[in-house]
Amino acid sequence: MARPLQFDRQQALDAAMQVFWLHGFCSSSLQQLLTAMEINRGSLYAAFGDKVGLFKEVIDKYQCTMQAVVFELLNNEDDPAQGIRDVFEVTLFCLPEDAMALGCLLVNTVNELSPIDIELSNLASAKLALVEQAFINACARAQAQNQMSKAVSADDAGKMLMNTMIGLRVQSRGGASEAHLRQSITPLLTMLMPS
Amino acid sequence: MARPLQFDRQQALDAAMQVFWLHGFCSSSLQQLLTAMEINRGSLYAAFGDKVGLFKEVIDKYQCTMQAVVFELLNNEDDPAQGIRDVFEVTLFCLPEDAMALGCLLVNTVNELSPIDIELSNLASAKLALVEQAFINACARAQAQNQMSKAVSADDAGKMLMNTMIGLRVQSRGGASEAHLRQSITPLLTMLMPS
DNA sequence: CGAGTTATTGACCGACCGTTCCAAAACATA
DNA sequence: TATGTTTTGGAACGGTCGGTCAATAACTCG
Repeated sequence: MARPLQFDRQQALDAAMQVFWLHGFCSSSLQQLLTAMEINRGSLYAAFGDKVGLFKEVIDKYQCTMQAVVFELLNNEDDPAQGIRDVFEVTLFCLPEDAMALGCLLVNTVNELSPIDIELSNLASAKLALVEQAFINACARAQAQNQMSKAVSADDAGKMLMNTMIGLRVQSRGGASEAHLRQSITPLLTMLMPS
Repeated sequence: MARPLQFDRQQALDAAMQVFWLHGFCSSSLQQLLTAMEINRGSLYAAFGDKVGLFKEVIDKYQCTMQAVVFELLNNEDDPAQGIRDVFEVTLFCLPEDAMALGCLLVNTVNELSPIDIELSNLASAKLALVEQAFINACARAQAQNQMSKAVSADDAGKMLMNTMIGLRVQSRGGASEAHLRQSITPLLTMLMPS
């Protein structure tokens, strides 16, 4: 009944994600976003409301694509310990890819916006909390299967792994090499889950 | 021989540090900086060159004040293991203070500028590398005194602690509670250095 | 084909960005 | 007190920011 959208919404969101991922929210200008998305101002405001609206949708999309992989690995029922190792291994393995060297969009967002925009920051924090819970659940299963030392509670172990993962992503954004990052995490994994 | 400076340089740098710490480099506007420093544009450009020059001096000042505490604790010769524990303990203890809830200025800087300003990012990275080395040295001493398991090399242990500390600071900026953070790190410390 | 609806386009808005510049002010020295 | 030097204060610069708006284009349906 009217003129149809002339661009692919998901494709545009992907392009916007790259810009936000690289520069952060504040430092991503409308002009950069429009160029990357290959649309123009009016279309963006008609489709996403404003810059914040676009960002929120990007965050959601990030969860559905990037985070989904993590959840799948951490939900490994047969070998939960291996699931945990895999999450770190995949992160290291994918480092040479451009996207991975940009760190985690959610971590970056929390770090950038926590003191200035509570709403956006909380949006990202909430999604990160889900990952932490997935770590904790995986630890509980690993302990139940005697794959993980019970000297530490599953709750503590999961939080520790989450903290380690955050450090890993921040350091990777900072340009750390794969070898360097591997040193930062393997000892912890072997201590916790002697293979 | 001429008109003397009408403001205290160190005091002005402290004020600028608070602004950069809170908002990051890009999102700190000249106006915010000038207001906080209680000087005006001309004075800032005469004294510091430009925004980047001011930031560099702030980073140096940060190292001389904030990081100095960390180095001192990590250089504990008599009880290196306690020195390591103290660094984490102090970080947690100081969390209620406003400044500590802003994370680490160097970590924030690397995370913000790594993909867009190599020079400033490297400036911060270099200073963080010194902390990592201090961790490694402390681990070597702790192992020599049989305070730390030798199952992991001092190099690996130090890098792991550094990674954990980075995660800790990022999560603290994100608003995590002291209790939450404590859970994220104590198991690692006790596994590494059974007290 | 004509009417109705929505998307696209690009000019335009006021506000703010970092930076420059210069006259006025405040000091040390003669 | 007069001179030289440096800081201070604030107006002004071009550029970019996020956001708005009205005219035009492209489609569906009657």
